[in-house]
Parts: sequence; C-alpha cells; structure tokens
Amino acid sequence: MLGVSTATVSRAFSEKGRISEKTRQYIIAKAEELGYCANIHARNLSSSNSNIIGFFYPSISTEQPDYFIIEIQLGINQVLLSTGNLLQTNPMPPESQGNGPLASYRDYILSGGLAGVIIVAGSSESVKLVEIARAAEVPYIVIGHMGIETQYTVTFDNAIGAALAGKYFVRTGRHHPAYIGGHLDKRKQKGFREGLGETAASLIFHTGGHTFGGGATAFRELREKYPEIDCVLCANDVLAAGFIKEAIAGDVRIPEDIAVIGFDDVRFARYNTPAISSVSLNLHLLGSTAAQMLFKYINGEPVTPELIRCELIIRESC
Amino acid sequence: MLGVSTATVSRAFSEKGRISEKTRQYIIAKAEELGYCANIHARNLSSSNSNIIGFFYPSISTEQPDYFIIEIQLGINQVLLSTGNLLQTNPMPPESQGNGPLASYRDYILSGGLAGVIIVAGSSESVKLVEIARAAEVPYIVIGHMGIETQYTVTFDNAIGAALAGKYFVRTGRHHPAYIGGHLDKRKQKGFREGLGETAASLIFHTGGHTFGGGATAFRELREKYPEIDCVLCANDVLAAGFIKEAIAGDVRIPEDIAVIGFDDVRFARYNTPAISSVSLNLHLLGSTAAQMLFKYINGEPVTPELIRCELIIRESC
DNA sequence: TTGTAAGCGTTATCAT
DNA sequence: ATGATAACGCTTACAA
Repeated sequence: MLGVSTATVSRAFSEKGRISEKTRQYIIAKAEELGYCANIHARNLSSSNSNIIGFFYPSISTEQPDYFIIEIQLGINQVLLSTGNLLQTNPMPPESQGNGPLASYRDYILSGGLAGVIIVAGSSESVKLVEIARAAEVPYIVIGHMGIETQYTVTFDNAIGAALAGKYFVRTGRHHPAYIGGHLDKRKQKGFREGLGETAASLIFHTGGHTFGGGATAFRELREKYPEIDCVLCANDVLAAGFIKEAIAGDVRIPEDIAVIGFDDVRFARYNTPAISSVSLNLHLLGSTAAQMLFKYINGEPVTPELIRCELIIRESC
Repeated sequence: MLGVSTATVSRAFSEKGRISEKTRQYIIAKAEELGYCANIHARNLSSSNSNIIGFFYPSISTEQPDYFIIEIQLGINQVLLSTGNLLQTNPMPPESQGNGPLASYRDYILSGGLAGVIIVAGSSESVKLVEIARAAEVPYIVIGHMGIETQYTVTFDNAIGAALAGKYFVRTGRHHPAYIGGHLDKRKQKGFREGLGETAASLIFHTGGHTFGGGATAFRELREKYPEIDCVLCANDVLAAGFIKEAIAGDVRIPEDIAVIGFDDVRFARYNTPAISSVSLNLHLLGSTAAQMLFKYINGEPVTPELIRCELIIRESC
C-alpha cells in the first residue's frame, strides 16, 4: 500500500534496522493512520521469543485470596511495568484435585511461549515446573526454599526471623511459648526454638494449618490444654488474626495475657485491631528482586542467589 | 523422523483432524519420548488465535494490594482453570505517571495476542481500553459501571446495597449518619440516602479516599466536628477498618457508640476485630461471571448484561 | 487415512 | 537505504 517492501516496514518498527529517518517517519505515520500493528504471533515466531513472563504459584484455594502471593505479584509487576513485559499468572492447584493445569503449563513453557518464568516454591507441582523450565532451557527464578539445588533462587531466612520472635518473647518476660503452624515449617520451628533459648524447653507445638479458622481453633484447644501459655508465634498473619479474634472473644487480653506474633507481614496485619506484630518477609522486595534476577538471566548476565532479610515488626499484638 | 508428514503430526494433536487411532497413538507416544511440543507461536499464527485472556484493571498503588481486584481475579481464574486458557494480568497505573503501559497493552490487543479481555471500570484508562478492544474486534467484558453503553457488562447494584445499609441503620435506631468515600461514589451515596429515608436529612458526607489511613483521618475529623454521629457507611472495607481502628484507639465503642458498615466484603473484613459488617458485592462471582460471559462472546453465543446482587452481611461492627 | 503444498505475517540475509 | 526472498513451524485445503 505504501509502495515499500515489508522488509522496510519491519525495519521502521525495529530499533536497530538501518533505515532513513524520513521513510521511518512516513511509515510510522501511515501505520497510525491505517491502524496497522505488527502481528505478535508472526513476530514471535520469526524472532522466536516472547515478551511474556510466567508467574506460577501453589494455590491454596479458589475461594480465598492468598495475601502472600499477591504481594509478591505486586513486586514483580512493578518491575515488569518498566520493562514492557507482560505477566501471566498461573495458579497451581494440587494435582490430586483431578486433571490439573500442570500439563497445559508444561506445554506452554515447552512450546516457547514464555520469555521466562518465576516459580514460587511450596508444593510438588512447583518442583515439577522447575524441572520443566530447566529442561526446556527457559530462564527461571525460584522464590522460596525448594529441595533442588539452584543458583536461580531468592529466599528469605525465616529461621532467623523466627529466632527474632523467640528472642523478643524472652526479652519481654514471657515463659510459656507456643508455635502454631503446619508440618512444613521446620525452618521456622527450629529458628523459634533457637531464639527462645532455655525457654524452648516448655515450647508447645500446635499444627493448626494456615487459615483464619485454624487460628481460632488453635486458640481454643491450646487455652484448654495449656492455660499457662503467654506468647505465640504463628506461621502466618491470617492464622494470627484468627487466633487473636478468638482470644479477644474469650476475654483474653492481647498482648497482656498472650503476646502474639505473626509471619509474612501481609498488608492487612497493620489494619487489624490490635495491629499484628509480624516477622516481615518483605514480599514486595521478594517479587521485584525475583523479576530483576530473571531479566539478568534472560540477558545472559551472571545471576547469583539472593537472600531477603527478615525483620521483626513490633506493633500492638506483642 | 517418524516417516509421517507434518500434516499428520498436526492432526494427531488436533481434536477434529481425521486420523487413524493407531497413528495418533504412535505419534503421541513418540512425541512424549522425544519431548516434542508444538510451537505455540506458529500454531497461533497459523490459526490466528490465542488462548490467553487479558485482565486489565486500574491499579491504585504499586505498594498496596488491591483486595477488590484480587478477589475478582480469583473468580476469573477458577473458570479459566477449567477451560485451559491462560490469564494475563495487566495493572493500569494512571497515565499521568509518566509514559504508562497503555500503549503496549494497546499494541498487544491490536496485534491479536489475546483471545479476549476483561476490563475493570474505574479510570479513564479503562475506558480507552474498551474502545481499543472494540475497535480491534477483540471480545471484551467490562466489570463495573462505565459511561459507555454496552451489552458486554457485568455490574453490581451498589445503590441498592447502600440503601440496605441505610435501612439497617434506621431500623436499629441510629439518627446521625455519615458517609465516607470518594467523589466518584455518586451511586452509593444516592442509594444510602434513599435507604436512610427521613434520617438522610442529617447525613454528613466526608471525602476520605479509599485507604486505611483515610479511614483513620476521617474518624478524627468527623469526631471533632460532628460528635453526634452514631453510624457510618464506608465506601470500602479498608476504609472501614481504618475508621474502626482509630475509633477504638479513641475509646469509642464499635458498634455501641458508632455502628459501621463497609463495602465489598473483602475477605479480611471477617478477620477484623470487630468483624466488619459489609455490603457484599460477591467479587468472586463477579469474576467468574465475567469470564463465563467472555467465553460465550468468544464462541459467538449471545451474551446479555449481568447484574450481580448486593447483600448486606451483618457481622460485629453494626 | 495420509501426503503435498499453500498460506499465516513477520524477521533476517542477501543483493542491489 | 531499500527490495527480494528464504526461513520460522505450524494448520488446512486439496489431492491421492
């Protein structure tokens, strides 16, 4: 239509194509006028790349938002916004629940649809996905602790975070600690114990899951069995919220009677009454760091594993 | 490699391609063995479609998660998981903040990269995007109220929801109502007024934004100027949480002294102490309905606008 | 049922 | 600086 070859048009939109400024201006202007826009599939096929980053995370529920994941995503999005890449978000429900989406995720990665992937550790699906990415030679970054050895990992030292909580309890004169969480928190549990020092001798463990309801149940059960408990570390903030709510309903004062510390420092922790003290993982930084590492990987720059420091944020619940 | 043509291989992976069951089995098995997987770009180019759905929403902040959006996304994801489509999540920061991503979103839509889009109303960027999708003839669904007339919309009747809150306040003997929110809540404000009936005469409006901090400030300002206020409707739950927290800190009892109702019924509303009563928008249903409508649109089936009913959920704050 | 071959809309490598 | 033209790896008539 413009009396120029397709090659010239391609050059007009490419950064490095040698083309006279005049024709480029002309083509750009005409394209605007005609509503022309390069077909993304053809472009991807020809140049065999993509500008989509895949974000894969274990999904706990299709009903409840996972505040942990969301804040990581926020961090990732912030860097993608500046690079012009697009984010594809892929929840991974446990495969046991029927024929999950893992197969289709696998195909997508294998077929070259993604420029890179960020995978949150925490389920067997995550591990499989990392193996797929590696086999397909697609750049990947893992967030969290995974059995697999890899340099492409961002982790947080939650053992140190838990230790911080333990020390705080000791320092503030608590003597009867409890820990509420899942079976998979070995790292946190160990750290907490270390932080408590001698006080760890009387430590009570309670596997209360990771939900709000779990926290409420944990309070009731612990209160009945171990009324002496005066401080609690919860594996996450939602659990802590549930525990606190039930405690207040039972006329137990927080933090006077029982001091509570949560984990993750998810946004709403500070909204709660009392505001939840928490071991902050700096989720936003976790996400943005992962994204930055991924781009280094994609660009062939050397990438070294990163460790995000934990911090104990004292608010009203302890 | 297999002694069959590429066409046959293509047929083996296509649902409708006529092929003998034997060769199909053979090809599938070999593909598995060799790690073959159809190139997605070539496939998309050739068949000129895509299995990616774009989700576009106004982003309030790169730091704070938007609970409203997240729960909608959860609903969308649930239906996508069953259709095998992939979700691309695209926050739209206000364009005023430099050269935003809208241009690249535009190109992506125009170039046919998306099978369909779901757009959340609420900013001028949303409106532009709808126009782009329409011009590009890409199937789209709008969530929320937008100036544009369209049949491809899912809305919620928040005027009725607000009226429910107003009626509840009247019925429970409140006489001095206040409304806290933004300038854009005309619909909610009007509904609230209607629900209040005669009591609306003493209604106080306060534009406190939509943040947690805004809710806290609103409490202080209103308390000083209008100490008689005994019930408050907040434009969202985060605002309500901020208001409640500050009230409790100021020794005002919730709900005895002031009854408060939030909006959206975001997950953490029920975690709060006191649990926040809220006008529920059923965000999850909003998302899943939008996704279902989009697939109807994509499949050429007739699609009619949907209205999600609001419901007043009474918990502890009123 | 299978093979042949013409697209799909780019990018990249040559020439010119 | 620009124009031919060959990939890129599929899908889909059409032919066998």
